[in-house]
Amino acid sequence: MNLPPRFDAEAVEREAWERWTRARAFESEVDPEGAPRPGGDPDREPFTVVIPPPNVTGRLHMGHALNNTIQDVLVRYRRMDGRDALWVPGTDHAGISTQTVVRKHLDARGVDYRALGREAFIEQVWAWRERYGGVILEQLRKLGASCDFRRTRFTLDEGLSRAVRRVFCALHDRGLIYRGKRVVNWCPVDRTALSDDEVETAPEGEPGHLWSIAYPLADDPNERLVVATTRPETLFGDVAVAVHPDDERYRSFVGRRVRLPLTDRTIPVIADHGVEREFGTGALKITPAHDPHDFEIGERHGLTPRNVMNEDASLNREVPPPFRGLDRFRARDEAVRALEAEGLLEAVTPRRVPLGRAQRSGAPIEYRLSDQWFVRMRPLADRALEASGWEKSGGEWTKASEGGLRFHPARWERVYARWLIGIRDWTISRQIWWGHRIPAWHHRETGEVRVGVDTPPEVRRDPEAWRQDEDVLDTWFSSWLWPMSTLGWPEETPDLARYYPTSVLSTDKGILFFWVARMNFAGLEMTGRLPYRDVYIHPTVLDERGAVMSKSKGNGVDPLAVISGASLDELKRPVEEARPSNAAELLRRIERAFPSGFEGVGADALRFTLVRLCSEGQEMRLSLAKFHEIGRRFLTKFWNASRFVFLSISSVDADGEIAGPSPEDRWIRSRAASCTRDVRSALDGFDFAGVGSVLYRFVRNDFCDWYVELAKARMRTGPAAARRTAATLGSVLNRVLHLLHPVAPFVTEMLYPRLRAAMDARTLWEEDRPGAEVLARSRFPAADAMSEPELEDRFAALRRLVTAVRKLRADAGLPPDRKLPVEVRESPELPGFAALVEGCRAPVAALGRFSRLGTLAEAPAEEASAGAIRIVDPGFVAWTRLGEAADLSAVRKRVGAQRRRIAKQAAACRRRLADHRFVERADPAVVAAQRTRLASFASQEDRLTALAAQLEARS
RNA sequence: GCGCGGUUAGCUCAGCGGUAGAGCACCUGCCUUACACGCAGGGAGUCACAGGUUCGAACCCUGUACCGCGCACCA
Repeated sequence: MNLPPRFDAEAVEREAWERWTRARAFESEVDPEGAPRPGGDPDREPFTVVIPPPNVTGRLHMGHALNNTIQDVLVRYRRMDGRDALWVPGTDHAGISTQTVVRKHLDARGVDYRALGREAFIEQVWAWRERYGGVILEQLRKLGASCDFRRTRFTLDEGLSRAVRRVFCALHDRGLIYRGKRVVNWCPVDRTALSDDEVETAPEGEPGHLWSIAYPLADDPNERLVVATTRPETLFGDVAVAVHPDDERYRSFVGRRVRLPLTDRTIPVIADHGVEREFGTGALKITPAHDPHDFEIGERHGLTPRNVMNEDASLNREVPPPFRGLDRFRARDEAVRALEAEGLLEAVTPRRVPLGRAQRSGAPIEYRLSDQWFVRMRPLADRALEASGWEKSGGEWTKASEGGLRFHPARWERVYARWLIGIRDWTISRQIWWGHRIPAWHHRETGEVRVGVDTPPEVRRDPEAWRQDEDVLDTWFSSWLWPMSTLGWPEETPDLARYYPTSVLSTDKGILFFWVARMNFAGLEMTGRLPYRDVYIHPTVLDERGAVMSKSKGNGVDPLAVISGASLDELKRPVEEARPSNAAELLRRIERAFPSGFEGVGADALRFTLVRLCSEGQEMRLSLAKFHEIGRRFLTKFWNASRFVFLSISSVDADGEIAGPSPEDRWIRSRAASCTRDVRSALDGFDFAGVGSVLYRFVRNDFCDWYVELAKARMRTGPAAARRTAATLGSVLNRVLHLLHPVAPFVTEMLYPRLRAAMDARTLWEEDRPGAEVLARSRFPAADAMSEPELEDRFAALRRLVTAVRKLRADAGLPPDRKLPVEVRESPELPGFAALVEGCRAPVAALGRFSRLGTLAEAPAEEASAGAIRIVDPGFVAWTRLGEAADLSAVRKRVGAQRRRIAKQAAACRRRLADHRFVERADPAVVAAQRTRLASFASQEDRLTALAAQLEARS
């Protein structure tokens, strides 16, 4: 039953999945139909997580890897901790981006999707989904995601589509969805409206100009009103010029008309408070169809908007012939040229202008007046704020009570609340084809509108008279139902009854508003409950230089390459495809760092690395190298330690006597108990980096460096002691397998049955033999009371003793294998230390290479005589003899440094204790602690002084 | 403009009122029968800056600088 010397991640992963699949390990206790699974326990409290559904055409990137690792850690932990864990997987139809992908694919084949027509195009998209739609879910499996794959959902599934229609109608009936002609953000590339959240504006603006254009007065061409604009091409849509009512400069113009340049129209000059006197010339051209602010002013003055653009932002037939059909930027140039020719261009000022761009296409947004559907957000947001314990008084929202939603880290709540407080209506209609078609029908004659989950009766009676709305809904209009709809809502399914509301939502801060806030709205509005209790916001993954990873920069680290490895060419591919400006440099770096490619580290190492780096900051810097440094190193170490445990177990007698626990057995068990407690509290507190570091320290610094090393010697001290040692090794490894499993599920699952069998074969189990067939469903260790802090303190001192002797040997220039005699006497501060030393004398002597290890009640008589060197420590004094060959100069130097350090600390203590203000005001416990420290420093000082003198004397 | 993070060892970060820490990198010595993807040891920091609160500040408060993120935005 010995393990191969090398850890083969791929084989381990394959085996673990076989075991999980056979055991149906990730199926919830209760089936979707409501019946308990075989051997299932419906009394377990549910723990539900819904996956943030990735884009159906997407592939796994590092952000997914991180987020899904975190969810898996949580789900596996709770599943092992006695909860009925259900993790629901699925994908999102991602309207615009999926449509774009397929459209480009058709373009490449020379097919115009519009010519294809709506139905044929949608068929193409479905076909695409059939081919590529499962990729990301398969990739999640590679990660180890313990989803209940039976419940995999897609936002366009029939049930989920029905949920969308149901919500649309419900909100419409409640007056929370309305249709209206509004100025919306328009993407001329995708030819659709977008919500405010889908528009990005560079904080510093983008390079542009401010043009000052003269509008001659209609009644007196010699008088001119000069307006300022950054978008001259929109002047064709002008319906007025507005000035501030109190602006003395323009008072005489109000009520008159100006001639609109380049056209034969005249437009009125109006007065409106919405004009900023200081900006530009103080006269504002009003283009209601192409600017939201102008639209408001136009409404106030009863002006009729003029739409002058086509869907692709070229100028339409409303403009004079020379400009018709021109793209907006061409039109801008042409308009400026024409204005200049007419002598109407007063000034051009280069200027950074705020420019919105469509998040997906990157194209500059155009404002466009159009009929759209909106969700009235204010009532929904108010309700969500109240559900979080916020209260409104005097127009101000303040946090008043706990509320039903907890953010981790907590600071995100305020960001969330701020957005809710300033919320605006949500544009939900999209002029694309791929998505949920709006369940509204318009009467061809009367313009009446009917909505319905199913086709309304009137429409069925007279289908010719009605047409269904052409638009589809924003993708988020289905995603916001995800926690409900995946569980069957609006049907009263057993799943919905049992698993909703869900427990935790883990996601990226980037979709806090898009998704999290809206899910809360939908949950509260439709079920009266928040869809989850905890929201965890994970850090954003950055590259090693702190830039956000993105396809277009080619700086992403591919999780699958991390798991399975990649050749040099494969590593270079993303950069070559993205062709960023620093491509050459990036390629050089890759070549330098991984000349022969990257060796895969396996999913466990990937996960461990991500967990280890997942701290409360909002960023996580990553590079390929980190996965070697952190994950692979640790997992290799763990693998080898496991090998040692298996070797040890198989080397002992199958039965026979077993010795009682030695001090180091009790110590490592105590440490294991402390580690268990710490891992649990870190997991409970969403402190993933903490989970990683607690496990790392225990496995490496306690188990490998000390217990295993001591065990080596102890294995040779007779069959009964060997059996005891093997039993402890196996038992502690078993504990580690459990604690580590949520983070590194594959290797732990693979080792689990082997350890059980090995221990069984040698009859070494005690009360902790695990019964479950798979580790994934075994019991997570309890934070039991086995920890012995005083023993841990004494053991820490023992470690310092061994280290001190090693240092001394190195300082003195003695060979590492030179054995030294050591005598030790405990200090009053650390009672029981001598007993501990005696209790594990042989293995400690072997570990530290001591020729003997004695304990003394008093200082040795010969201490004053030549040859003995003291080791000074707060917990003990020890002596050794270095022999003739020793070079004492380095020893002297170190003793000098130690003296200075102790003296400094002692002085600080004395200063503090001499200050009556400290003694009077500080916590008495702190004062007492200072006194104790001072006593310890003082005695160490004395001993070090004596030692220094003694070393001097010997030179 | 408003808000939120960050600034601690060469690098990546932890620590968040009472002895400045880890990993990597670096230096020295070791192929010691789990592991050289290793072991043992070592050096390395005015905790961004300036004030304040406190007996005591890396930690709390105020301000400044720089980096990052978000929201809003005057045509």
